[in-house]
Amino acid sequence: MRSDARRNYERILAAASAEVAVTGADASLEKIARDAGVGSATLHRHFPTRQALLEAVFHDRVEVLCAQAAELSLADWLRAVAEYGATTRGLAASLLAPPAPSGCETMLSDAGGALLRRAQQAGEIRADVAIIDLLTLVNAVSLATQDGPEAIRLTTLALNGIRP
Amino acid sequence: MRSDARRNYERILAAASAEVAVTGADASLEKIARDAGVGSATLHRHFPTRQALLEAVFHDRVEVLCAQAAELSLADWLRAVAEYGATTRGLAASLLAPPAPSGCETMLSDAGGALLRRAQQAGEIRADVAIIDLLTLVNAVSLATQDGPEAIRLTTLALNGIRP
DNA sequence: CACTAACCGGAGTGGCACCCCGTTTGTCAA
DNA sequence: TTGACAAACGGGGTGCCACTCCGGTTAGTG
Repeated sequence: MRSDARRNYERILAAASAEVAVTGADASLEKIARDAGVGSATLHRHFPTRQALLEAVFHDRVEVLCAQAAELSLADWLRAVAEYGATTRGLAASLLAPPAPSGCETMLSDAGGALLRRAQQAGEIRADVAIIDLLTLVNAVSLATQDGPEAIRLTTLALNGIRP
Repeated sequence: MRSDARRNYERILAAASAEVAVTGADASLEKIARDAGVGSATLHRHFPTRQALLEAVFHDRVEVLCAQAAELSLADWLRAVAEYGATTRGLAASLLAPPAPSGCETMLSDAGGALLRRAQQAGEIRADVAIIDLLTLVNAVSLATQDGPEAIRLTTLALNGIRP
């Protein structure tokens, strides 16, 4: 990778982070390119799809989230995912959109999968749920409660059920 | 309302129903107008916002759903809502987007609210949930599982909780 | 039948995603 | 240091979109 290419890549990523934080997952790619000081063609060359750009934007933070799986209970970790998803514009939407074969979704599945397996072996969690079910549920809640303080409450509700 | 205005209104609604069923909540309004044989200005005059058009498209079906609240248990009714939301392109997205003051959301709240109150008085449901929580949850699941067969399973999971 | 308010729709504006291709630039070997 | 070439760039083009303006048309009324 040539030095100017790497420089532009970083600039685009920085501009995208800022813009996505304000506008969400459907931010204008043109504006991101403009803010980054590159032509729109350059943006499209580095990130062939909008999804690819979003994955890059969220990658680091998702990694942190995955690392926390080692220190939290399953329920607490899911709540952490919900909170981050709800407060980070565009993340939930980008996670739900496509089953990207090797992206943030996979990282979360791996981290949460281990956590879930342990909890199931300890008999704390029913055996008929998969990690993908829980992540889908949590992301759905994050998406629905975007910017609201309800994400954690609703996640907890979904994990506990509606019976007394 | 003049007769030609009413006629165009109906045509637009029909075209919109067809298009939204295929494309989803972000269908092209231009194409809808074209299919309906009217100018785009006419569409915008009758439906000032995209949301207004979607509300009109889904209104009848949501009414049916509300009527079913009289014959079903709360859980079954929520599953019906989930199923309809997941199989009807664009509905879940349009219900979650804005807290429209007097639209489909309100109809569902009213119908479900009565159902919930009864269930809570019977002690079947915890007292600290509101109907809006449950609808948000169900719509979130519908949105996340768009076109998938998982909507009902995940809804049931969320209602029952994750413990054995 | 004439008149007017309601209604219509084509054309215009500004924005967007995405791509083509002539031009520039980094790199490396001579 | 210099030359050559692949790699990367970006302006400009295309086609689509939402939304609005305004001159022309039509339905209904007396």
